[in-house]
Amino acid sequence: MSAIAPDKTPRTAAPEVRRRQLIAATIDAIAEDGLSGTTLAGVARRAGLSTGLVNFHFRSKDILLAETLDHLAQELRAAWRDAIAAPGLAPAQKLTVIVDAHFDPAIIDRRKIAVWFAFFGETQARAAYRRHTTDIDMERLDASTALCREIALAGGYASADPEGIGRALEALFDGFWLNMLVYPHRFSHDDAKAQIMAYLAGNFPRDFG
Amino acid sequence: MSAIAPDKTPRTAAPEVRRRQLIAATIDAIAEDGLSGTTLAGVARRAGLSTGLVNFHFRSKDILLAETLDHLAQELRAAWRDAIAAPGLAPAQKLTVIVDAHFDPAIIDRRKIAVWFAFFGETQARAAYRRHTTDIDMERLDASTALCREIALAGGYASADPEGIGRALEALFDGFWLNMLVYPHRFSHDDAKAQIMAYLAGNFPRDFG
Amino acid sequence: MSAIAPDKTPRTAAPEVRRRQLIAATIDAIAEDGLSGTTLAGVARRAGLSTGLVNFHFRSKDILLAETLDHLAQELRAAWRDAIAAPGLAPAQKLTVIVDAHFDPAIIDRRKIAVWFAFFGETQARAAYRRHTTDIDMERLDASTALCREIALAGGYASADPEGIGRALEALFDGFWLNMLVYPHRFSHDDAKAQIMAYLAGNFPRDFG
Amino acid sequence: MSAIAPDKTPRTAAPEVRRRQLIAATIDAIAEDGLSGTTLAGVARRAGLSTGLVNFHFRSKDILLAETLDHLAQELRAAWRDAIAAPGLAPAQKLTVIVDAHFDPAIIDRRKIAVWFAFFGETQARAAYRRHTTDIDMERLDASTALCREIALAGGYASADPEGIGRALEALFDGFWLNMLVYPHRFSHDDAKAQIMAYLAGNFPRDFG
DNA sequence: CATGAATGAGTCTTCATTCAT
DNA sequence: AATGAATGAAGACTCATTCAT
Repeated sequence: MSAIAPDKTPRTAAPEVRRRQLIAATIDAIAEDGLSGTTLAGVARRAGLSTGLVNFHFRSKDILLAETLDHLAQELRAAWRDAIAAPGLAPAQKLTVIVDAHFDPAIIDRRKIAVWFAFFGETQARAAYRRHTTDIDMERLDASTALCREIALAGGYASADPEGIGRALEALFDGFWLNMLVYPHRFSHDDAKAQIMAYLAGNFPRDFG
Repeated sequence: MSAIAPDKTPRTAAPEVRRRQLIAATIDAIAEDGLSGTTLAGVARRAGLSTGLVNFHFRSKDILLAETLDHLAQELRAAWRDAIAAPGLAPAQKLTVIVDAHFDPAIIDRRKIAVWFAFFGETQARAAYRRHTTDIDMERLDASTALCREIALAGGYASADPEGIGRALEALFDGFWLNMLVYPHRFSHDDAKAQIMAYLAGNFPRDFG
Repeated sequence: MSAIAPDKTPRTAAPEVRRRQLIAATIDAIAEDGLSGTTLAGVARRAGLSTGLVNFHFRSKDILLAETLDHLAQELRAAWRDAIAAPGLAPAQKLTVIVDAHFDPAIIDRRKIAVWFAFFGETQARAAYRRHTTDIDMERLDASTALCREIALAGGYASADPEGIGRALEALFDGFWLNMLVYPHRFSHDDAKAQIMAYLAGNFPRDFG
Repeated sequence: MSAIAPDKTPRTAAPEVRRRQLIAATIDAIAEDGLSGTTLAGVARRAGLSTGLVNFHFRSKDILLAETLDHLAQELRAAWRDAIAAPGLAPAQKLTVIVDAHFDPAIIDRRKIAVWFAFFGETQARAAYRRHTTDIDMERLDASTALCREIALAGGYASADPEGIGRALEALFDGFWLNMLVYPHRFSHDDAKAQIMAYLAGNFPRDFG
């Protein structure tokens, strides 16, 4: 549990501060107790606040959860989009920084992966959760696929299948995340990155040494 | 001897029949309502039985859920183990039938994938769930890795990394499952299989034509 | 408070029995605590049952309240309709038994009047309550008016205003109820009846001696 | 909803101004949301003020409600007492202006009637509410009765029952109010007045032409 | 074996009231 | 005087579990 220091904070704070604090506490709660084990009381306790305050800042538990998911989605999206926006990157380098972003311990740790899969697990039942991730997932799939297409064209990989490679990358991202979550002793950030880069090297040997 | 005419569905049934019936209903319930939305009343309704009966055949909800997960795990395990047990299969062929088993619509459909991920989502919080999958996952990881090692040795792929390939296969299995679940229009059983086979062909070109 | 004996009742009872029991307890609760002071816990306590059972037999508090109001409305409606259905009654006699029914202590006591006015007080805010009374009130208004018209015609009261008299009767019913509720020492069942009969005698002297 | 303009009012105001403003907002709130649906937040919103301010000017919600009821009671009392205080009125004329006051749209509208009945509905449960109305109701009942007595004596109506007529008048006031509230399309201010005057004419034909 | 009414603990939510600013 | 964030108690509702029939 990563504590959210309630110490020096004044009794009352700006709503935006409280909202961030409560979302952070929600991530902790889901990671530790699971989605079905997460209660507003647990969130409030972790944030060092009263239960009533959660409903004051988020109108309902559902909204709190949706905004928590949204927060994670936006954070991840910003990470890889910022990375590929750096000037002077070749397509293969852009693909590389996308991979890096998804396995950078500073951006994504087991706690957050746990939250992602908590939501994935309920995704079918609660359409509301899908809204927050579909666009972002599709954006990344399309971006990866486009980069593969560029690389294939520029590098003369006549038989390459950029669409298939794009989909396989998505699967590798999610699949390594899951295995890092469930079997952390066998699956590490670095190994995941290495295997994905090896996969890309297999497809585009002249671009991924 | 009682001469009471039996309905076609007898009011009482063998315990084992009821257990299977209730596990099937539980899978439906989880797939439709999510794990947190699954209630014993919902399971009973889907099974066409009374609520009290669930607790009669399974001592608690937790036990019902654990046995449901166990059922899925055993079913999947049996599928690929039976497949590779066929006589006269070369290592590459064994790896191929493992892949086939994981993307055979008769064995694994979206409903079951939904259940798998429902449990994955709670995996951190409920150690009980892990017990039922860890052994089975590790068994498959070890089997795949061993097969890769065999292929690498026999085929003279000096630079191959069987352990890494084994882990990547796990990730591809889980990752394609998740994407087939969430984005069924973009990810299909057949494409998943094709991409994984392409990945293997990239690593072992002389064994996976 | 009229106790609902929980004594000899078996642990489990037919739903219809429990529903009646809970509606009776609800009437007591509203009469004693007011509508806003009525809680499911209070109803359950008065019925000698657990709180969960209320939601088991009535899906929500709103439904319980609506069915309670409906019960009172149907009871009152049945009382006066049964009374005027007796064979061989002249119109003036029918009007008389309608008045009697509304001030018969066996049918309407202060406890029930309290419940009526509890609902009237919320009538504007909760349209749901109106549905349960409008038809019944209008039916009575129309019946009274029709009887006045008959009497006026048959008795040759040329200047009588049956519609106005009908509305005044409605007002007298409700107004005496309210005053019997709030000022029981000044307003009694019998006096209310007497004043209403005097009002009718003033309008139709030859029919109401 | 009758808006309480928060526009040009300065940020701070005399306590008495705020109190009147909050009572007006309370009347709106009760009329629209019912007594149980009335919250301090709703009152504050309607007054265009902050929630904390309500508790600042009225020490508790109960006090606010009691003072709101008191305000209505005093207003109505003042209306009819001022009316009969006009010089040179005969008893029958005084009774007439009392009736007029109770059905003058400028004094009593559906919004206020809704509030009256909201309180009546809770009257049994909350003795506090009774205090504010009992004296006023009894004062009016006694005044009406005394006037009837005067008329009966002066007019030689030997068989008249002033006490009964007084009680019937109370019932007609309250009963017509209720029906005007619930069935505004069938019951109007003017008709109510007309029927009550007809009732008085029936009892005192020589005084109420 | 089977039923379904009954229980009661747990949770979300609302809201009067407080209080630092 | 005024604000609005914060608190915490209270209540509706859900649901796993029990149990008499």
